[in-house]
Amino acid sequence: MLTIGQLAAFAGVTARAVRHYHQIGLLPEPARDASGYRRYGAKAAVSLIKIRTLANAGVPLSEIGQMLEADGSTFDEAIQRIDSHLRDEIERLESSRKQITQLTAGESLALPPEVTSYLDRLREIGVSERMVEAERDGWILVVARWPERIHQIMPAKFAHLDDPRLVRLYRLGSELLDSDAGDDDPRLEEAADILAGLAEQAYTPGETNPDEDAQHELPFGLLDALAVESDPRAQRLLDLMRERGWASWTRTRPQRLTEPAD
Amino acid sequence: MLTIGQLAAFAGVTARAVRHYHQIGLLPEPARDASGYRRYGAKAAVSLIKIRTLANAGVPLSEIGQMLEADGSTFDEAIQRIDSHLRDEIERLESSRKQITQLTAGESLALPPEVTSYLDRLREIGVSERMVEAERDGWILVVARWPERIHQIMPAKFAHLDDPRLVRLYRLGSELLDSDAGDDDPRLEEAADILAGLAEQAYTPGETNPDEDAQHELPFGLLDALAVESDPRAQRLLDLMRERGWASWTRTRPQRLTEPAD
DNA sequence: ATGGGGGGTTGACGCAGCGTCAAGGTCAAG
DNA sequence: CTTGACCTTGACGCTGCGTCAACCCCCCAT
Repeated sequence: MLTIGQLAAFAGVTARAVRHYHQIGLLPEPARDASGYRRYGAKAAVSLIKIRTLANAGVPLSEIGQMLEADGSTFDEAIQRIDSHLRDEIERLESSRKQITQLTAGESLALPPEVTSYLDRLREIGVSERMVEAERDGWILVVARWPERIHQIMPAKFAHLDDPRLVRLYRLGSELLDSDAGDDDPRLEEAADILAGLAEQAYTPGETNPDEDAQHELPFGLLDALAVESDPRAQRLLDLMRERGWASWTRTRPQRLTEPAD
Repeated sequence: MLTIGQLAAFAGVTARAVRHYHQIGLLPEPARDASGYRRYGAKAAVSLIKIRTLANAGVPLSEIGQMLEADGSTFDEAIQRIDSHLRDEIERLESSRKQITQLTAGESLALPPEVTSYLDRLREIGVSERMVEAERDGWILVVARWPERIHQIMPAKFAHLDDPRLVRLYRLGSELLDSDAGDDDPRLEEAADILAGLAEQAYTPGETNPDEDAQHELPFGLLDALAVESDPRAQRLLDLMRERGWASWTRTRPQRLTEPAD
C-alpha cells in the first residue's frame, strides 16, 4: 500500500495535486490506515495516471471525470471539442507573438508602421520630440477608433506634408511646446490662421463631402481634449479657431453655432 | 470627459477591466465628478490603449507598468522574455494537441501504440475482454515507470506469444476471470505451473542477468497488488508461485526467503 | 528515553484577469 | 414619476494547484 507521496511520485505529480483531485471528486478518497494516512492501491495509481494523461493533453480537470466514464463516441466528441479549443488557444498566442515582435521600439506601441513612418518624417522636417510625442498620442486615439481606415488616411497625410503651410504649422507647434510662451503669444494667432486656411481648403463648400459621415466618427472631442491636457495653451488655439468659424482645431468642418439656426 | 463605460468602450474592454487596472495601480484613478463618478480625459484613453496593446500581445499586467516606463533597451529585453515565454506556451499546447489526437479510442489512453497493438493481438488470440483490460492496466503502470524502455520490451513480448504455453496461460486467465471459480480451482495450479516454467526459462541461473538492475526498478509490487485488487483469486496464484520458489507471479527472479541467508 | 528528520493531516490564503452577482445611487428621457 | 441604462463599492468565483501554518506520526541514531 502506498502513501500519498509515493503514489504522487509514481505518477509524477505532487501530493498536493492528488489531494486536489480528491477534493474535486476526480479521484476517490482511499481508506485510511490506523494513523489517518491515506493508503492507496495499484488501481489508484492506474486512475491517477489516466487522469494525468488527459490533463497533460490539455483536458480541463472538470471534464476528465466524465471522459473516463464515457464510451467511444462520447469520448471522441469530447476530444474534438478539446482539440478545437486548443487550436484556438494556439492561434491566440501565435497572434500575440506576431503582435509582440512588432513592438520592438517603444514608439511603435499601438501604432501601425505607416504612422511611425509619418512620425519619423516629422522628425526629419525638424519637428521637435515633444511635438512628435503629442502627435503620436493623437494617432493612437485615431488608430484605436479606426484601425482599418488608417491605410487610406496616411498617404494623404504624407502628401499633405508637401504643403509649406503645414510644415510651418508643425514648426510653430514645436517652438511653442518647447517655450514657455503665454496665451498671448502671437505665434498662436499665426497657427490659427494657417489652420483656418487649411480647413477652408479641405472643406469644399457646396459639395457633399463623401467622408462626412466617416469624419463624424473620428474622436475629435478626444483629440481636442488630448491637446488641452498636454498643453493648456491649446485651449487658446481652440478659442481662436472658434473665432474664425471652426468648431475645433482638428475638425475641418465649419460650425454654425454663431449663426442663426435654419 | 468620459465615464468609465465610455472609456472602456473606446478601448474595447469592459468597465470591470478598467477598475481592475485601477486596483492594481496600472492606470491611475481619475478625479470624480459631483456624484462620485470617475471622469476620464483623453490621456487616460491613450494610456488604456497602450496597456491593452501590450496585454493583447501577451504581456502580463504585472509587467506592463514597468514596460511603459522603460527605455528602449529595457523594453526590448522585456519583449524578448515575453516572446520566448509565448513560444514555450505555444509548444506546450502544440504537444498537448499531438497527445490528444492520439487519444481517439479509450484504450490508447496512456499507452503507446506498440502496447495497444499487443492488446489487439491478445484479442485475436482469443483472450477475453476482461483479461485484456487487466493486462492493459498493468501496462499502464509499466509505461508510467519506464516510458522509453517500452520500445525495447514490446518486440520480445510479441515474440513470446509464439510460445504456446503463454497462449494457454492467457486463455486460462480469461476463463478464470469470466468464471466464478473459487480459490481451489485446479486451473490456478495449472497457471502456476506454466508461470513457473516460463520463469525458469527466463531466469538463466549462473549468468549475470544484464537487465537485473533494470528489472528491479519495475513496479512488480504494484503489478501484483493490481492483480489482487482486480481479482482476489490472484492472491492464491501468488501463493502457489511462492510455493514453487518464485517471489511473485510477475517477477521472474527466484526468491531465497525459504532458504537460509548467506 | 530522547531527539531529529522526513513523512503525513487539515485549513487556509495566493496566483491572473477579470466575470458576475448584490445592493444600492444617478442621469436622461418619456 | 417612472423606467432603463449607467455608475458606485464589496465580494465571491474560476483553474490548478503552490505554499505556508500548526500539528501528528514513524523510523533511526544517540
